[in-house]
Amino acid sequence: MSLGILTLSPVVNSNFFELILINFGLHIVLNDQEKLTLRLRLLEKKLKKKEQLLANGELCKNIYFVCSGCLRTYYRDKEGEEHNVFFSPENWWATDMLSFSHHTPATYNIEALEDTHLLYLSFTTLEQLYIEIPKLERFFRILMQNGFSLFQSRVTSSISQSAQQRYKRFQQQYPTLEQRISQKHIASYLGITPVFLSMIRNITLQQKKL
Amino acid sequence: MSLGILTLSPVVNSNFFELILINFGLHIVLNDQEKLTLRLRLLEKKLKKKEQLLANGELCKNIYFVCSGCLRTYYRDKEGEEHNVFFSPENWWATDMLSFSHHTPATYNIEALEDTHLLYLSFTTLEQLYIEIPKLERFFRILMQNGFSLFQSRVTSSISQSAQQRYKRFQQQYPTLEQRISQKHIASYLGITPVFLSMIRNITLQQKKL
DNA sequence: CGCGACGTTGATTTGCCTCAACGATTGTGG
DNA sequence: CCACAATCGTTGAGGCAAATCAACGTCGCG
Repeated sequence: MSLGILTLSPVVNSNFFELILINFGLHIVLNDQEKLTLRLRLLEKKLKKKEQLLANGELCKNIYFVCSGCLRTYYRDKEGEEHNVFFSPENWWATDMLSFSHHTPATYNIEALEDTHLLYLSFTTLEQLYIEIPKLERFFRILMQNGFSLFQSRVTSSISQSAQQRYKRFQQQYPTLEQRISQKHIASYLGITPVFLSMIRNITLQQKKL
Repeated sequence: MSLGILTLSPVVNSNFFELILINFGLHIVLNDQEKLTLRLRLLEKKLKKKEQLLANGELCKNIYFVCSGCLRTYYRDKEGEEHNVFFSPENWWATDMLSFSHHTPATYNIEALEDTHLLYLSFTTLEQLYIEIPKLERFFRILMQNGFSLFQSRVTSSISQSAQQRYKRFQQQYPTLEQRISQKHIASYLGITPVFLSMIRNITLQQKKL
């Protein structure tokens, strides 16, 4: 917008930039110079509900930080059925990690469940940033470590627990998400049908009445 | 053992050290000084078949690199059933990531499926090494990224595929592991009973005869 | 208002489990 | 080196968890 060379346009929305700084601040400390560098590299994107961010088969060139709203990352099988792999509400990151890091066609699709504001970095920008701000390696190492632990515990849950136990776990782990996301999508996330989730909910309700 | 300040004992077995250098070399380039630093910090451990490396409830203080042999990481549920979460053959890493990184009691157990040789680093040593050799942040970031992708695809598989499809996938992905590991443990990894795996194998055999 | 997507409920089917019995293999102590 | 026990993989009968199919009421949205 502004053409002055001393202004920092195009530059991301201040509130959203604050949000992502807080997120970085969870694992590393950035000085003002580094913050500025980041601010100049971050890109912004808005999605409306049901709008698609990534389609399988494409290259996933970016890694996205969700400032507001919510994304779902899902897999579409040969029969055309969709399976939600995870949800990314505010302050979470989303990408097709394999496509992003290995430059292979994406296996996943990403779509907005609500109107969503994103900040994002392209692969090449991020590689550049790793050089300019080595601390970012640390940040993403820890981010990946935590994601690793999260998916590992999902696997553990899926090989050792019943659907009812998995649902209970989901409720406890993401109480707010349960309110925002339709049962259909939660069922898909849990690996069961909406019909069966409805049954489970009915049963647990009756158990709590006693 | 040796008391000479110029000798490098205790120091790890050369062949094993070469192996782990190759592994680091997959993602980063180390100079001789850095290699030496690493060599002095790495510790060595041998396990006999069925020997336990980690019990749930303990703190997992180390991250292990498998030079030879094979480990299994498993979860024991309230009923006492064991569920294999993953296998670590040569050139793979193993730890209870959550316990290791957050200093919380381990949820997993780790045990040797074969006589196994390990190299390992403690948490504090690794944190020290991140400072001395910042490239290691990059290495472990990529390692975690790949682990993340691997577990994400396991979750995808478990919510979208039948046991038979998951078994086929396992065979294709780890053809050598299938030979080394008992069906009992593979079944546990797939989240099914040994009885049912046996059935699946029988069916697929008959299908291939046609 | 009227349509389509969603959640619920019931009847039936299917994938996978449990239990039990049996050979085959492994491992261990005499 | 053999004998025995223990573990493993296979097979069959029966049971349970979750899927499928279908019908119906409700809600959000054009």
